[in-house]
Amino acid sequence: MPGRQLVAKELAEIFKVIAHPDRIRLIEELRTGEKDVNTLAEGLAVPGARVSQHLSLLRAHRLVEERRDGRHHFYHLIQPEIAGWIVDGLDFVEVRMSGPTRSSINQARRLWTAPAKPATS
Amino acid sequence: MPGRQLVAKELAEIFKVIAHPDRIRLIEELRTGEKDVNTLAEGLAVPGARVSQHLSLLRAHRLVEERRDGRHHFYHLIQPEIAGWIVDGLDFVEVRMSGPTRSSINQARRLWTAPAKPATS
DNA sequence: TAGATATATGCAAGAATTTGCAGATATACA
DNA sequence: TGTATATCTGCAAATTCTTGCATATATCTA
Repeated sequence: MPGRQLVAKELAEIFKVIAHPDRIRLIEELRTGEKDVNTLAEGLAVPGARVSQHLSLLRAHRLVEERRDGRHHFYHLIQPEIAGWIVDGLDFVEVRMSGPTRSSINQARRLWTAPAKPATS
Repeated sequence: MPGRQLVAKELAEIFKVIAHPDRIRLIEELRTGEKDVNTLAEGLAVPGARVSQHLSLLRAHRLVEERRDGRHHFYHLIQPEIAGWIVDGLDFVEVRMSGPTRSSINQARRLWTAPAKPATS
């Protein structure tokens, strides 16, 4: 297979792994550091089993890594910069959205870009 | 639906649209300017009908726009910066690849990043 | 050891994608 | 008008994803 086709395939793979609302929110949750499965599940209001499955997919593709401490499994981004890169994709979402949604987008952009952990809006 | 969830959903949507090897190559082909369907199909060695379908998806999501001239349909990126953003994603592919593939990646990165149209490798 | 807590995994049903192929359109040209 | 070219659309089969639910595993605590 020609090189470019191969590379396009790998890239598509990564895009597919990220292309799920839960997984995107997971990655953004992990933006500022490690969290355990339960905390993530509560934060996203998604059943723990599902979070676990998403994490295992992300792990299989080496986007996150696990650290176990007792019965808690803490996950963290291997390359934290990925969170910012994903948020950058909003530039290509915004153009086709209505006003109200747009403001949500900018809010999310700020939240997912802030350095630490300001007010939760 | 809470704002962040909505935004994550929109982002996931865009990722899904991009997450296909053919579509990624199409976008990179259009990086330097408009091309017609037939040219694209030849360049990618993919049946024209399929290219047409991919383009119609990209069009539906407002990533490309069409210009007709006689029986030719020329497509171009609405936001050409998207091509570079996609290539940036290679940073998160590279880490998990073997040496040989890695060199293909860097080759593709250079090709898909070059300003004009140098030697085709 | 028994019971509770935290995660992971397997499976089946349903939904969405991908792909090839067969038409349908529209334009150009003889 | 008839034919070739360029592109699009519709359909069905194969494949892949998503999701809920049940169950397995590991750890902690009484």
